[in-house]
Amino acid sequence: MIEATGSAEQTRPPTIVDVARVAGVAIGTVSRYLNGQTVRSGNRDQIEEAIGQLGYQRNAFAAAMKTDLTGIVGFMVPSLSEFHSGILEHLSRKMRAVGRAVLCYCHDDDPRSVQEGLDFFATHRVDSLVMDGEPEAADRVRGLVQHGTPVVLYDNDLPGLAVDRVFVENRAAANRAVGHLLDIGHSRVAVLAGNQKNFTGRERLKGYFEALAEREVPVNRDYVVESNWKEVEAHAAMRRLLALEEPPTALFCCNYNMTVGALDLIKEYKLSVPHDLSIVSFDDVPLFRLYEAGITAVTQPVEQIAETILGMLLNRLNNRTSHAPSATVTLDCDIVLRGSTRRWTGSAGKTAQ
Amino acid sequence: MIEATGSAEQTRPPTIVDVARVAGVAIGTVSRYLNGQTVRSGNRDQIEEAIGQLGYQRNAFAAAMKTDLTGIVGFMVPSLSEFHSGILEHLSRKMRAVGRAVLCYCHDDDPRSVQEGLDFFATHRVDSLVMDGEPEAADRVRGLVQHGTPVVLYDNDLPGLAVDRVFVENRAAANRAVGHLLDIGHSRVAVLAGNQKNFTGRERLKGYFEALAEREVPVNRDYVVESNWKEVEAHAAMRRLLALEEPPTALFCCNYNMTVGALDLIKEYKLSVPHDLSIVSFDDVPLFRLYEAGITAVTQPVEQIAETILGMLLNRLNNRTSHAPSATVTLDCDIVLRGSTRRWTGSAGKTAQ
DNA sequence: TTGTACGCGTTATCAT
DNA sequence: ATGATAACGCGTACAA
Repeated sequence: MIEATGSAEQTRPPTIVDVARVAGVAIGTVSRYLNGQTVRSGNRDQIEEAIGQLGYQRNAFAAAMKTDLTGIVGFMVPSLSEFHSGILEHLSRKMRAVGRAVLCYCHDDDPRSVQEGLDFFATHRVDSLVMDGEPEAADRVRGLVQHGTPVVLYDNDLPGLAVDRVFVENRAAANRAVGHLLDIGHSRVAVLAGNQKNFTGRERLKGYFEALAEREVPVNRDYVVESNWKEVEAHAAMRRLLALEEPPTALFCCNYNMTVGALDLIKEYKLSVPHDLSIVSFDDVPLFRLYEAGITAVTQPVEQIAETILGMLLNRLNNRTSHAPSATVTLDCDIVLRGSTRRWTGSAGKTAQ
Repeated sequence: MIEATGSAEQTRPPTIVDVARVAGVAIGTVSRYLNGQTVRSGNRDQIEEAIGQLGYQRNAFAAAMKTDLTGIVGFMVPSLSEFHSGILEHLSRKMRAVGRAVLCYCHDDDPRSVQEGLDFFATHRVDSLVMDGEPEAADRVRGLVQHGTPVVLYDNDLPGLAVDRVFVENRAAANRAVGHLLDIGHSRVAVLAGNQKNFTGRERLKGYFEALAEREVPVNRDYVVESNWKEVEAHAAMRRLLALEEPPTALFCCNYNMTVGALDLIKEYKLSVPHDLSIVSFDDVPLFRLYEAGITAVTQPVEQIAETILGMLLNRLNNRTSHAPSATVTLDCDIVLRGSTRRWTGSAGKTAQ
């Protein structure tokens, strides 16, 4: 597996000084040319000739030392889940169009990694930051904000910071999802809730309680289980739910992973959706359309979230002086009705063994 | 939605000079302290005190100007598909552990974006590059290599470059997948092939032909359709396949998206998997385990790919002088047998209407 | 071990 | 519009 490299000795990249020398003009003139200012046409040609000949590429760091503008957007999330990777893809795409790129950091819910990530962003002078709100991040984010770095929080909140925010109507969407189950006759509706330390985890669960309260359906605490967003924990939780004396007839899963965990156990128990159990998922994926009769799901407006984030960032970046108050945008979610929910008539099918 | 900012005027971050002044020592001493060299213990305390008091954070760019080491890894892929986002997540995680971060660029198969992305990497002096091989990238990547930037290609090849590579045994895995279908009695096996401009697209299709040839099954050109990796094109292609006079009894889909497209039409036509059609997917996702009787799938060793990439990069980064010849690692894929494939006995069920 | 001074590649500020 | 030159923040010789 050997290849002849044949390459010339690796050479230090040419600098603006080299360009100026070859073009026979002053450094400042080259700099002005590079930054799109007017240059005498004769000089322009000389400079372009020199750049092409040398293969010159500007050193963005050296420029950043003066301008404090790196064109790099920090992006920090716990993991690249379906949802976050969708956001990242859209964000990356849109940033590309405005000459920026996204520096991606996954902290895996490890507090030390959160700190290290933000330190990395700070030392590398990202000129803006997009992140999923994380309590441990508060201090360091505050530091960035004070140095004038625009920050946008999305998905989870991180209260007490003067930054922009983009959320979805978690509570309203959850309310509608659970409300749908109640409205088609279910009274025994369980919820696989996300981690309650998270804003979204709490909001979605609030939506569940709201829907019950609005219809005066009593809360059964056995039906409320926190599964920490994870597939395996949801799987275990489902087993406990189905072992109840009165197992639920409907289920609301607060994210994609937990839906998968639930479906896994449902398959293991050979239960039928929606005959034995109706199910609604928060978060949608293409395969939910195809899974048996389809999984009813709440869809988050991923692209719109990314677009909103971009708008907020560019707004701050282009008006660095205007200390406009921070804004919060909250977007609606759709709920797509598919075959995983059916009217409950009381004529139960089989339940857990 | 107004918040009192109450923050002090945004201030330029403190520099090493400030630290030196407050600590009452020379700049050089602070620099040496920062880089872990020995400093008189008294001075060390003063410096640490000053750093804490000022909230000093090193400017990595200024340092990079001297060292040419930014700690940023360029990462370029066409899109953040299931596969690529998995790679990115693992890579990001592993890079975190060695104090680096990943700058993510999606080019959307747009040649100009490929160029711009590589230019961005070059101007920002990423000190290594990981990318899905892309023909349009050849020249610019060559430029990076000549300046001594370690590059690792994965997924698709980009021939003629002296760089490291990590691939999977696309051909062998496809061969086994199709071979399995043939071995359980199918002779009418169709393939939804990826774009043939791509290395993986060609290799996986070669595996298909190989499996046929090894068993002396004649090729039916009608059964070979290129669907450009996309769900919608796969959906349309499936419609044509099922309209054939002799529709296939088994199907090999060369990636996840095309499998979804195929399943979509299968659902639309109310066909049964595997009764009417056996199906194997290249690429696996959790829901494939749960879809009806399960989808038989080829799984790529995502974490192992990321680990190999990391190893290659660190190896180059830590031995910048040793001009070791470039290496290619090719990893095996597993094939997970699930319920979407069944022995073909000739007793056909219904086919397309 | 410490302090000084220079250089890294670029932008910005002057005169011109 | 251009050219010369002073920063920018840090690393690193070199002299002390």
